[in-house]
Order: sequence, then C-alpha cells, then structure tokens
Amino acid sequence: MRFQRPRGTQDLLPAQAQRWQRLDASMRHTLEAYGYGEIRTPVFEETQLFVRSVGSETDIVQKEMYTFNDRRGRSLTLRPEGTASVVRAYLENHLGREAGVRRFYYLGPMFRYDRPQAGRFREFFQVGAEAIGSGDPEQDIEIIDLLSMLLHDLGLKDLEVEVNSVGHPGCRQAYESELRAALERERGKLCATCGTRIEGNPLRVFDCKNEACRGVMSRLPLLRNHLCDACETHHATVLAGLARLGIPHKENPMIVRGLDYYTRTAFEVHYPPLGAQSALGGGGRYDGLVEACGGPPTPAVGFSAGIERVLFALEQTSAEAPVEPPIVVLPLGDAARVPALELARELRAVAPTAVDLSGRSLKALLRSAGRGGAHVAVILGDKEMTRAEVTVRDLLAGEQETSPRTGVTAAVQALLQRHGGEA
RNA sequence: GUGGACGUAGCUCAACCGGUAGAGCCCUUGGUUGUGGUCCAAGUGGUUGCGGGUUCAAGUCCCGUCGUCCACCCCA
Repeated sequence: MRFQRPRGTQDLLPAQAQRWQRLDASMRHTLEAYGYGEIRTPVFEETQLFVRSVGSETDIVQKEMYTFNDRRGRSLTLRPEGTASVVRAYLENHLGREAGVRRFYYLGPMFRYDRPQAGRFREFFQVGAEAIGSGDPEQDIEIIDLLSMLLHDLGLKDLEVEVNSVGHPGCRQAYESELRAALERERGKLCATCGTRIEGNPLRVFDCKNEACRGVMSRLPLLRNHLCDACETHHATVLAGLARLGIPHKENPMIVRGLDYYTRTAFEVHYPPLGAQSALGGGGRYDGLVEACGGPPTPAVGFSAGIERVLFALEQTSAEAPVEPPIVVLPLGDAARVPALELARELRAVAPTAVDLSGRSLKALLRSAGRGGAHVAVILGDKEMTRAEVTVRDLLAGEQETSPRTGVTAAVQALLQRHGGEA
C-alpha cells in the first residue's frame, strides 16, 4: 500500500456515506424548522480569530491547532470549531444591522491535532447552531431544545442533558479568587497538574479524575453557589423552561467547557454507551464574544455536536440499507456494451441502474448482480440484439421474460411494482 | 503530550518453546457453448505495516518508525 490517509482522518465509503446523507438531511430539516438558516464559512481563517475567541489559555489553542503560513507568510489555521467563524462572518457582513435575533446553522469539517482514539479524530464533522442577538434565558432554552430535538428526530434515545451556569465575568472573577484561596489551602493534597491549574484556570480542577483531587473537590466552593442575582435568575429560568418543555436534564455544577468564551449557561449532551468520548454535543451562552471580535456588545448562544459520534450512537440501532441500484444491465459481448449504456439511460427513469461492464461470463455477471442486491437484471446479448429484444430477469423470483426493446421500461417498472417496488 | 495493547491474503482470524505461513468468507474457472443466490471440484491471491538488529534460522525475540485501538488528557 503506497499511500495512506493522514492520521486521524477517515474515508467514508458509499454504505456509510449514505447513512451520513440521511442524517444530514434530517438535521437540516429540523434546523430549518426552527428558523435557522445555513451559513457557510471558510474552512480556514486567520489564526488570531481563534486565538482571541477560543482563548489563548485553552488546550485547543495551545496544542491542537493546524496552523500554517501561506506563501505570503500569513498565519492561517484550519478551523478547530465553528462559532468563531460565524461571529466573524456576522460582523464582516454587517448582519447585526437588522434588529432582532439572527439564527444560523453550519455543518462541516473541523480540525484538531489531538491524539486519535475511538470517537475522536483529527478531521471531524460538526453541526452547530448560533442565535446571535438575544440575551434572554428563553433563547438558551430554545438552543437546548433544538439540540435535543435534532437528536430525537434521528431516533436517538437515552440521552443525558447536563446543564450548568458559569456566571458572567463579574461573578466568575469574584468566585475564582475565592476558589484559588481554597485551593491554596489544600495545595499539598492536589496532583501536579492541578497544582499548576491554581494560577491559570482553577476551574479546571473540577475536571480532574485523580482520587486525592476528587476528595478535595467536595470541600471546594461551587461557582453554582456564587452566582450574582442576575445570573442566578437567568439560570433558574433556563431550568424551569427545560422542565416545562419536558426536556429531561440534570444540573451538573462540574461542567467547565473547553472554550473560554462561555458565560452563564453551559451544557452538554451525553450518550453514555459511547465510553470515554460520550459527549455528542454541547454549547452555551457567549455574551462577550461578539464584542471581543470587534463588534458591538451582543449576546449570543449556540451549540455544536459531533456528527461521527451521533452516527456511532445511531449504529447501535439502525439497520443497513442496500446501496447497489435495483436494476443492473448485463451486456454480453463487445457489440452490446455501448447499447447497454444507452439502455441504462432509459431505465434510470424507472429506478437507479448500473451497467456491469466487466465482460465476464453470464454466470459471473448474474452472481454479482444477485450478491449486490439488485432486483432486476436486464440482459442484452447477440440474441436479443438481432431480435430487438431484451431479457428481463426477476432476480428475486428467479423468473424471466423477453420484452421488446421498445417496451423495456414498462416491463421493468411493472416488475418492480409487483415487488412493492420503491422505484 | 503520557501510559498500555495490537498490526499475518480483499475481509475475519490461526500458526506451540524461534524451524521457513494456514483456514473460513470473498474472487476466478469448470460441472451448465448465455442464466445468480444451493451443491461439487479445481484455482488465483502474502516482501507477515515499514526499516534495522540478534540468530544457523524471525510472523514469533530486541530497537526504531508508521498506523489502529484502549486509558489518561481533552472534548465533538
């Protein structure tokens, strides 16, 4: 094998690509039903866009970006997530001039230089939605509702929605200094990584799986209990709204998302059978991001979900559908090859049709047609050619008939319909 | 980035303590001059991921490298 795909990337073969298409269609349908319109932005952006929006202290920026210089020495980066680009496009195209909330969705590849493992890739696909221009808690509810409906419409069950509030910069700052103080007191009991987290991002300590750190955790103050009145009210409204809409969820005060821009609401959706990479999606409110990107102060909320993981979760239950076309044309002999192509053109008006040009024996041709799941074989050989006929073989019933060349589409159509044809 | 497991035919996998690579499926052909999905028979297919080392001898042991998987980390 001479070449192989880059580490952490995948080839999508037809059977899987077809499932992908269905999922894609279902998600677009739901997204558009909620009033979100697709936005397509470049796959790469100026590096600084991600550094500023995602946050220079995050893992994404510090070690996971595909950054390169183009021929003029500009630093560009393959997008590691979608929100930054949407915000950039929102500002660049002056979409905020129109009053009210703008709703966008996107679907496409993202890139992170992570170490691959099950459910984690270097090129992966995300679907995401952003509602820009509303700071109301009801908008948070809509976004969470949208994500859970998106997954629900695909047939996914047993999802766990977890919600938290990380406060606004004001109450978070006050809380963080309190947290630092508490951590300093327990410093000796913490693991090495958590020791360094105290200065940089003390909230991350809550992510630690270390036994000792977990013990300390129970004695730490929770951000959840240090929200200012406004954030507290906002959070309570979100929770009440989810309950009212019948969206099962639980509060998880430990949720600390990997991007710095989140304010107030943060949430994740998990599918536990996935194992270590069980997060299907997540998101939250980012009231400061538009301003940080050079725009006017503009509140916003959004989510993103990983398509591979959704697909994987779906695989547990869904059955494989045949990919091969229901009609196959089998030319016998060189003289029949081009006429077979012509014949196939007509048959495509009835159902997807393939031509087997491998030139093997009829026995072999029929065998592969049957294996491939075709319903009808249309045989075109010397005998048929001279009589201006074709042989139409029903591969499911094992019967065949000859039909005038001119009546072939009608004959095939009748046959497919007899089988409860899908045409 | 850290730790561990693994990599043998197109696919799924075997091969003892190091002794010169095998099965099932698939594919091809024949049984049937142009009739499949069953059956019978025969056949094609391998630089054992790649590179080096130890050894009379390496799929097997050692080192490196690439890749996959698992866990950490992080998230989607």
